[in-house]
Amino acid sequence: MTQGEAPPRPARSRPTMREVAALAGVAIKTVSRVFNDVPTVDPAIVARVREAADQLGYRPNLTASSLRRGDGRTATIGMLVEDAANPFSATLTRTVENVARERGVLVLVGSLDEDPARERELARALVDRRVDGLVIVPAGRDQSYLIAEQNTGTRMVFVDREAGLLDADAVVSENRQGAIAAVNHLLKAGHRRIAYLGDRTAIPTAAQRFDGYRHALEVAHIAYDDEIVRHAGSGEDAAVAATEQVLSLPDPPTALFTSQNFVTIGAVRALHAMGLQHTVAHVGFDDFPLADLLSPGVSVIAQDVVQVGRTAAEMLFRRLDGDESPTRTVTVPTRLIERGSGEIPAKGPGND
Amino acid sequence: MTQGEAPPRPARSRPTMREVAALAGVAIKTVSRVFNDVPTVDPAIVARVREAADQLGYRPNLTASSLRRGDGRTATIGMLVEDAANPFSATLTRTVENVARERGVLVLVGSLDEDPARERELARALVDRRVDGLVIVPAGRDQSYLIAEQNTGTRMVFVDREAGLLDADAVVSENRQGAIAAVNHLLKAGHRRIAYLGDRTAIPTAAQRFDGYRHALEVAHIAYDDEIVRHAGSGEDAAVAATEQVLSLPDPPTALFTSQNFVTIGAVRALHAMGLQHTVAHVGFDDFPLADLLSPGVSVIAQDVVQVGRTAAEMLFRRLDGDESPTRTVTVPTRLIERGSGEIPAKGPGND
DNA sequence: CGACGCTGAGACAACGTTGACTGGGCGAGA
DNA sequence: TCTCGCCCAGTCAACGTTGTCTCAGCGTCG
Repeated sequence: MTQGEAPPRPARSRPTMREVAALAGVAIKTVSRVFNDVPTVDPAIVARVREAADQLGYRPNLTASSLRRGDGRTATIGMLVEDAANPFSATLTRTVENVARERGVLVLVGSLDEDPARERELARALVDRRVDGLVIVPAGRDQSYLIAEQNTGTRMVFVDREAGLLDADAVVSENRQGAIAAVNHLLKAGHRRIAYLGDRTAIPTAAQRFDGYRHALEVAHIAYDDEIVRHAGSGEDAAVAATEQVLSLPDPPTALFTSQNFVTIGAVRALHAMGLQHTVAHVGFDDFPLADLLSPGVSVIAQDVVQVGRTAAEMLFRRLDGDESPTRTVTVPTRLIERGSGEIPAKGPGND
Repeated sequence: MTQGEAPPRPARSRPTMREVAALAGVAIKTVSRVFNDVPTVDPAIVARVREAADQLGYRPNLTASSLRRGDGRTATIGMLVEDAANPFSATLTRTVENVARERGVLVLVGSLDEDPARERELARALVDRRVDGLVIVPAGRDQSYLIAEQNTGTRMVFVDREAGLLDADAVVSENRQGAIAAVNHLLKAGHRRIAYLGDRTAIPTAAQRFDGYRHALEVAHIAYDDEIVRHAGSGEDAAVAATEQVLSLPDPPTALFTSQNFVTIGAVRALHAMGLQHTVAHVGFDDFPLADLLSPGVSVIAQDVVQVGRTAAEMLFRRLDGDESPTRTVTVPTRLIERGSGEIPAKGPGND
């Protein structure tokens, strides 16, 4: 901890166009024109104004500008994700930021922690700041509270999950199909007893993935057994416990399908702790960093997060550019990545 | 891809206080008072105003409010990080968001990608939106361009690296000491030939960690050998290549110190690819998820990112609350986490 | 019973900017 | 040479809100 020097905080108030105008000897409006690159201003005056502005350290006030301006645009969008710190949300945020950046638009970020009340609260906070649009990974199942905002011109795109009770654009991953692909992959390796470990079914994506799991079993004529099905919630610890329980059953599964990032990691942890990582097959939904470096590598159904984020951002900006076509839900495909854990056969050579 | 229904976009403009006032039969100022919880308003009138507001779907316009208001606060702060998608930045963002949230403040996020030009550009974009304060992980070494903003009342705290040519608060990790601890740990396991793999020394934290490495060797009376020192840049691929080169030398190191997240992961990848992960000792700077699940687990010098972020946010808000004390740099301690890779002894039993 | 103070709501201007309009000066055409 | 029109800078008001001031009404106290 080092000490700094004097505290010279004049707290001088920020210069305005008025002061720049006075120093340059022109009208305020002329300064405005210069900063808006209006071409009909005499180059000599432009130079004089810019010099005055630099000298004063003038920076235009975008909030005042957007207030007066016809379109009322703030060049800011809002982004509500589950948790800014988790890799999925972080990648999504960065992707949206990239698209926004090309248009000089900044991104306000908020984390919802799967709390619908917080979703409403933060959405309102964003609306109160008059963001031009919203990108939302919804926590709740009812977004009707946004109808009024939609009607007054706030554009919005939902990501990962569709909006409930609201007609809005959405970009989602192929959850059901992805889950089916995961289970089929395990079936192909000879497994007949495949456990499902997932998030609470209150979360739409979890419900869809669970649905895919059941469907794939049904098609394969395998009876559903809720002994080996756990909806543990998204905590890693809960997933560890659920995995250990399921694997300790008298008739344990020979394969696991985990339907969410943290659940997958929890399951991997449990498998390693029990020394079963090379015995029990495992496919997870959602890729994660270093999955390939573990031993065995963890096979996953990977979502194309970048594609999801980019699509959502592009849809939003198309709306902001005046697109009035009917709302759409775009589904982004998932992809199976084989890394070893999902290819462990049902019975080891020489085993029962 | 499903089709939505009709496109009912009246694009009706948003209701204002004026309309609420008209509907409630009161003056605009009274509506203002109601929404600012001024206690001297008749409860009956409050009810009438709130009802009118709800009926119209009125939401206060914070940009107009902050324009007129005395303090000019926007209840928004700006956060500039290296890359919103990387775990360090993401955790930092989330932590700052948490502190801001308690005060009803929202966070604008921007990624700099280690580009000083982009830093200036984004900092200006934030200032133009009149954020109340800035939290910056600087990309460049010269922040003097912010002096004007500082003088006009924009508060700022630097994170991970101190500001250059600017007197400002900062929160940094114990980079040099951490590096020394890492090297000492390897020395204790008997290693005398310890490679350094790090980011470009243009990045201050990398320079400090490198400095710690050299210092620790010097104290141990080990000659510095730049054959086993690589400043690879932060790309994972570059780190893989550098690691492979160093380990392919005629006289290869018996231990690695990697001074940054991605470099560490690249080195792990290379060690695994060469089958040396149980032979060559390795300590990385900066923790990463799943480091404990690898085999061997990767020993690291962990930064307390949450502590760093929280401290920075709290310093910023203290400034915003009027703290005028001299600027400070707070150093947050790092911590060695032993997981196996750093404890591999210099010579395997029966070797050499 | 009158004056005074207090309570609570409204009128007005202003925050920093830009849209709409105005007006002066100059060149071109008659 | 005079007029018309154009070009460019300036004046004014307004965006949605709040700080300051005013004022009506009522209760209280002498």
